[in-house]
Amino acid sequence: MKRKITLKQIARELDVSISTVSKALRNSNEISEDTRQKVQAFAKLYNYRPNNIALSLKNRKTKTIGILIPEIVHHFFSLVIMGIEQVANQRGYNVIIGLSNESFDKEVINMQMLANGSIDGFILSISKETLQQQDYHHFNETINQGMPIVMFDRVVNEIRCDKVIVDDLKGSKKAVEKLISAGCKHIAIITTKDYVSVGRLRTQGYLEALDEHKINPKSSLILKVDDKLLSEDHLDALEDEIEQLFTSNKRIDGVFAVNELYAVTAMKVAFKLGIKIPDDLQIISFSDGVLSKHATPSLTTVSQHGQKIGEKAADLLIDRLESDNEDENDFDEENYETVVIETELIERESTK
Amino acid sequence: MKRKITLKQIARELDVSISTVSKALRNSNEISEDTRQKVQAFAKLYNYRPNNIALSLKNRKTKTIGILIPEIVHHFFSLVIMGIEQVANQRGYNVIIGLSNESFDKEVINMQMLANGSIDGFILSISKETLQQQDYHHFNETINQGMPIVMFDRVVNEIRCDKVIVDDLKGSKKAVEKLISAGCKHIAIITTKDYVSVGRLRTQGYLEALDEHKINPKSSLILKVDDKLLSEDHLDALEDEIEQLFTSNKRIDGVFAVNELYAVTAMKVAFKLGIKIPDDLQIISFSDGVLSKHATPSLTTVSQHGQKIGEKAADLLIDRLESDNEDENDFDEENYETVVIETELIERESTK
DNA sequence: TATAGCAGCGCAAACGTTTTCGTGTTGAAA
DNA sequence: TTTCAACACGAAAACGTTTGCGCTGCTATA
Repeated sequence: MKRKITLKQIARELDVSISTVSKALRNSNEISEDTRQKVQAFAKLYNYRPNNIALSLKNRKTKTIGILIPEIVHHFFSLVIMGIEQVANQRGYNVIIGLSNESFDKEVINMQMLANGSIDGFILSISKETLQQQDYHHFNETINQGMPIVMFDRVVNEIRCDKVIVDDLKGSKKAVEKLISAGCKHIAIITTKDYVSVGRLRTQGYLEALDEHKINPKSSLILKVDDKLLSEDHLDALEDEIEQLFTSNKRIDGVFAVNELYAVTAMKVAFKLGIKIPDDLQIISFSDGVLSKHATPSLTTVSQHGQKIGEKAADLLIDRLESDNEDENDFDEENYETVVIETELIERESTK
Repeated sequence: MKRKITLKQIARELDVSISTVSKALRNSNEISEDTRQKVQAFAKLYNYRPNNIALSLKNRKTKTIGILIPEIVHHFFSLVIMGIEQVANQRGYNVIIGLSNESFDKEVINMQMLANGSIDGFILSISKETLQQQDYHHFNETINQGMPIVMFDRVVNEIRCDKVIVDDLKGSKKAVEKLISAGCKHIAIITTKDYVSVGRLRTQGYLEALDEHKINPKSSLILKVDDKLLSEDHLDALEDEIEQLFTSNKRIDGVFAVNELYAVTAMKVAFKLGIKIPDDLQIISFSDGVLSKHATPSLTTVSQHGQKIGEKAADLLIDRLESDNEDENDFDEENYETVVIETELIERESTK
């Protein structure tokens, strides 16, 4: 139960000053070869490691990145974390995680907890509640205190920070175009209500793709599911809505779902109704996750490259952190970047 | 771009000493009502918050928990994190995350990085490589430095720390018994090679269940898949092995898979072979994840209650952290706990 | 021999807190 | 008028580092 050893203790044991020990360990040439070796040997013996907290206090930087996301039990977000962690670790940073659970209050509390010295900067994705309330004061306050933020996926333009996003519109377009080129004539979309920004953008991509191929959108083919049905407890209601969509539009031969859950549920309903995939009906989903890959038949999806998003976000943040150090003078430029990570269509068995 | 305000700045502005400001903010009655209000008003105006790092240094505790897990893109582990985070937050702690990627070296490095003052204690699950090498010195060193550890799921008994585990054996038994009572006579198991401890335990549960029902285990019904096939890239090989199992043992009417991936792959193969689930073949999987719930048909599973595991682990760790403070004298007792979280059989469509 | 130069080391400040222990002022009691 | 407590506040140490600068001896040069 011996505490970690400190410079002070080494100094006392070796009967030198604290500064001598510190310099000896850092190989300063102010210190004689003799003392240096003695100190280093002793330090190694007792497995000395500098205390991170003390270093953080002295350097006014923690070498720690705060991640703030709506939920963690989610394939996409965990991929992003993995990407962040990888880059961060490699560049000498740790990551500390806060979950908002899609709640505005928890998001604010979490930011305040972390912004008081615990971290050097944030990487975050905005909670749904915050998006609905459109109250972004906590982001602005944090930025005004000199703490950089990088937002990903769910972003708002008015915040002055770097952003990493997915081209929802283009990705959706790609998906729908794939359905069209695979011969689908009556393509339905299963999407969310419009206040969810990614849902809106993906719907827009669907519409644009149809438009560019001179296909008239039919409102009966657009199913806007209430967001609440995403919570796993309302699967039955979701199934019912989709079943109704299918039975009242018998000619549907293609479905674009804005997320995996909608897609596999649609497959389930199709299976129940005896609709063959991909022969009678082709399906593409946004978000490439574990469900798509292992569904039967496996799902063609639009991959968002979550890990790449995380890596890019971490690089952006750390770049800014480390450049801020060198010269504080580029703050008038305020050249914030918005990086778009290209989506990729991954073709599997649910399309022809 | 104004820095965060400090006690010193408030003191200077208000022309009082730093200690006065500190006391005023903490409502010390050493300070006159007058000054107190003045200071508090000023602090509120400038949105003063004490610097966490300085507090950590002073108090020699960070109010931060380190989580060290093999991977994060994994339903079970993210559930555990969620549980930890919830309890931690509620009890005033933050969580910092390290990923070992199943690598011994990364595990060691990560521990060293975090153990140097950044955190008060660890919650971890051991990487596969570490389990294979059976080299646990880094855990022991950390514990010897006075930093408590709580292990979950993948644990080793010889380490002196609290543990939270799942009763793999009993859970597996429950699953196989369910198959037996549902009328299965020829039950196969798809499991891992024995060096993976949970695989071994689950296999053992399978054997015990058979034994207790006077069923002779047949080695041809025990498929021990090489662990490498779990990586998503070797799905084909996995499918082949399972297909061979099915075709060379036509009488199989029940399958117990030790993880979701094996289970859904088995379902996929069954579907291909025209085997009806659950009529011709019933399947139960260990680990209740997102795949099981949304597969068609949905899978009956043994749930490990990952979130509960996380919650319990966090409570154990924080309890120890906060009791260590009060009296340092219970270290001779060394009463480490091993909590078993009961599994639960979740019945869905893959069984009768 | 006097002095400059240099090697080798220690002092002290700083990062931002909290807290113990003074210290000076006031008012009232003796 | 003296004494003493209560009150209000400040000084300083401590947590563990790093680092600029000053100080001490010694050696080498003039």
